[in-house]
Amino acid sequence: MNNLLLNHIARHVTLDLSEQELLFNILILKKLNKNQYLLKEGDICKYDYFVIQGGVRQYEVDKNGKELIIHFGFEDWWISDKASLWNETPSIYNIEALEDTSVLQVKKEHLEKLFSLSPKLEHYFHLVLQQTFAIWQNKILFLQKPAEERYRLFREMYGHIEQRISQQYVASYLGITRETLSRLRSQMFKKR
Amino acid sequence: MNNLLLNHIARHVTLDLSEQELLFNILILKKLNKNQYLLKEGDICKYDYFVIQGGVRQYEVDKNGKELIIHFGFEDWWISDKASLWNETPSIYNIEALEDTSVLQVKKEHLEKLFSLSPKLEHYFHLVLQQTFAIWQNKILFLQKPAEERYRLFREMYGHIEQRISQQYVASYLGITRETLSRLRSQMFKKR
DNA sequence: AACCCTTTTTGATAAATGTCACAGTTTGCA
DNA sequence: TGCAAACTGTGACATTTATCAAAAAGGGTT
Repeated sequence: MNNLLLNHIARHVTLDLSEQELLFNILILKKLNKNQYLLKEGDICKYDYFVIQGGVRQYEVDKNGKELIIHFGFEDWWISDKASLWNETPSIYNIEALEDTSVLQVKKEHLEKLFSLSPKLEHYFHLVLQQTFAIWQNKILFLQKPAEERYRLFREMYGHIEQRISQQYVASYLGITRETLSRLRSQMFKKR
Repeated sequence: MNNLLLNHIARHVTLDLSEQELLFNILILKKLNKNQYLLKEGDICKYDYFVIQGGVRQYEVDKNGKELIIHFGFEDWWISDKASLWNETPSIYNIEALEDTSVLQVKKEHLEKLFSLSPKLEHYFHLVLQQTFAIWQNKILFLQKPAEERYRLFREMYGHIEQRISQQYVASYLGITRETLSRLRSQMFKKR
């Protein structure tokens, strides 16, 4: 069950047994039902989460009450509100399970202690953040492109999980309305 | 001249003298004239840069030849294409000086060696990346808002340097045309 | 001051996307 | 199996923003 995380780590650094132990001592398995929350707007994010099964969406509710999804987290992803986690400020995000989901959770303070005990593990988290950063950087470019291209790019990146996400959530992630996505799709699939 | 960097570091970690020396041995001061490039599209980004004077813009050229600015870097900022730097892939970005600019440059390999020698310095870079990440995360939300609100938010964040950036670049950063920004401004300043 | 070059503003029009209302479709569950 | 609730599709229309063209305003240099 934790093999997913061990493999993920092994792709970046080689831990010795004592380090593995250090890490696994602070991990807690958490199970969520569909529509349960990992984080609610206004709370301070206290944990980093690694998704081992299922999926979540991370979204903001804007002042008109509209939900803007900024990120999905599926198997093999670390997810949290980094800004809230590291600065201990109230989060503007909600993180909600899209399906029944299992995550490994690790508390911020434990993570900090971990980093001071094992530079290699800090290195791992640093590498993961670099990767995550690159993905988010892409999303910025992506949002400046026309709707159809965004949807194409989305399918390139997330095609393998598209059917696990309802269309309205895909639309929200793309930054368009569900109507626009619906029209886009019927056009695209008519063409060929 | 390097005090800016020392202060920046001191806000995050406390280095001992040997670590300071390690770091300063691998820093190179680089001066750029206005319109010179730190990075060109297609090249692999080999350095991380810390701006000590002046400012740069980081932009993509899309397939229609339009420039999309995704980030500015002014004094006290680390800038580079992280994706290209860490994955050694060709960059899609250009980084160009907006004015005469001085940066401290550090080579990727030196940085990696540095991290293995000094966990504290890796910790510093990790913290900086966390901060940078939070800012970019904000930009994603920001791009989903209407043009006027984007401009307001921009002024909140970058008000102190707005007059150092030409309006067309501000518009490009906001993801709108210069005409739209111009109209936006005349409206906003008429109102009050 | 006169010139050139770049940037900004303005107007007319077009294109993309949003909004609202409602119909059709799917899904889960009693 | 059938019903209610949630999701998706479609049409008419509104709004936002882009595009193109040209005029006005700035800035730097001689």
